Amino acid sequence: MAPTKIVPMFNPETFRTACSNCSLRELCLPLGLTGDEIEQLDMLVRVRKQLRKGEHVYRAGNRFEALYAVRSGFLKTSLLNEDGRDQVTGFHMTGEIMGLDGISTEHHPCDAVALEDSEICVIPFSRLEELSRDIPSLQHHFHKVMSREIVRDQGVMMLLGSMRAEERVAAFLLNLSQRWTARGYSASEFHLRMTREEIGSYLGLKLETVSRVFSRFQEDGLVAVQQKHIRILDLARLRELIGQRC
Amino acid sequence: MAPTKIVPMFNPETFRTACSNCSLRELCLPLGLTGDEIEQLDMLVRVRKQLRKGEHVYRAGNRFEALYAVRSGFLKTSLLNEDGRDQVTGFHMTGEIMGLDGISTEHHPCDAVALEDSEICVIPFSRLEELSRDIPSLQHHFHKVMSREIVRDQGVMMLLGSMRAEERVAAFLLNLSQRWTARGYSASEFHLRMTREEIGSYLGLKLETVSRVFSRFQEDGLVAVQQKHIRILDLARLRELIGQRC
DNA sequence: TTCCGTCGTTGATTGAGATCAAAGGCCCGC
DNA sequence: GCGGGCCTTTGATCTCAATCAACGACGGAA
Repeated sequence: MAPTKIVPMFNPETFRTACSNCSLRELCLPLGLTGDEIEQLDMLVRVRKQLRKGEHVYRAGNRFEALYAVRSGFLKTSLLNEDGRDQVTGFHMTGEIMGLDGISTEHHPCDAVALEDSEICVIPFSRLEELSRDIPSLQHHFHKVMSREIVRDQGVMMLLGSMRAEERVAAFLLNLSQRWTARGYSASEFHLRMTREEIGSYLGLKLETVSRVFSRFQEDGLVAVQQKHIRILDLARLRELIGQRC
Repeated sequence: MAPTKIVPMFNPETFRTACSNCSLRELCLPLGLTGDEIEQLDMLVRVRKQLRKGEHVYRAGNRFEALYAVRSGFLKTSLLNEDGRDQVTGFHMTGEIMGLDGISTEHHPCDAVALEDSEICVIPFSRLEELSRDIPSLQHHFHKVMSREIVRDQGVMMLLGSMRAEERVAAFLLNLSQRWTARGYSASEFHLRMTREEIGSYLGLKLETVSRVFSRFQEDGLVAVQQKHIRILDLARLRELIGQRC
């Protein structure tokens, strides 16, 4: 699993990479490409970066140059508004693409920070555009990735606009569970990489409320919470919780 | 920075379905294209549809085939969730592109309805993808359009996640004002095409709350409200309202 | 190990917005 | 012009989550 280093003089955390050898093919950008096409992608996605917990991938205001695919680890993106408070806009795990929101203004509107030691692939955007002109399936898949991001954001809008605290937390846990499942991990047991405050920010709740809802869920036998460790005990009832509004 | 430009386009007698003759060039998909390239777009965007108030452009579940550019009028998109309540996800005016959220699943996740008599241009999506392979500037502009949608949604997430009722309504009014301005209309006086309930749904508030906030703004001399007719009296103070939390 | 800072939990109280309720206004079709 | 339905406003009350506050737990540094 040890990647080979290149040009350490430039950035010691930079490694060589190859989509064709990457186990995320089915999750990430290469989805649906032929072996031949993936090799072309390889030439584009050359740089991989390792990030320590707390390190930034990019900061709000940085010039947009590239997209970033999460290879391992866990990150958040957050938007800082005028009055100093920041809103977490997303949590990102293996195989997900970050930075799409920077295309429109050519500057990143938000911060992206690693919540644990992580590894990301750098995808120079103008080269991705070039390549996707030659590979229709890449082009189409990229459009789907962007569209999926829009759908995801709309789901959050719905959550924030019309759900009560318990429903929001339930939806959040189910979403994480489903994403871990898609990556071959347990659907019912995982570590939260983020603090209660970050969950709250994402869900439009205060950290105390998140904590209280966790406690209530625990009392009701829906989950077992121990700090950042979560075990979902009753997936069905959690699902009901978001289905049946009043 | 839009100087007065768009005035003649609303002449009801102009009916050419051609981007090259369309006064929305600067607002819509053709932005940044050469005359030659726009002519190629013309061949793609052939169909224009007129919609009566209340008619659907598409419905949730419909197969995704095309994007839709608003040529005139005003529309909303709304997401229906399992328990029957719908969340307005956006309001759409002249020059804006609808349907981007359908690309990912190849089905429209939401409904799109005209809130007044409207006219839309049908943009067959697979042909747009083809054409954007040949015209890099179209490709890039399209990516910007999608990205802008993501940024817009994140703005709404921030609004829903961290603003109080008055701030939300203020942000909403300022947003409309700014969008009308960009289209050459008055920044301070306009008709709301949607009901209080639709505003509330979009802002995560109940219709009564929206109404109360309008009344309070009126008392405070910020706006003059008369049913659906809005006049912004103090833009600066409205702006302050969203800047300074608490 | 101990100390300290961050993170999480829990309780008491407050407050913004939801809910319930009623009445008035506007628009559209007849 | 009239009637009915929808939209809007306003008041009274309730409720859920925010706020304020204190303490406890964990993890990293010395």
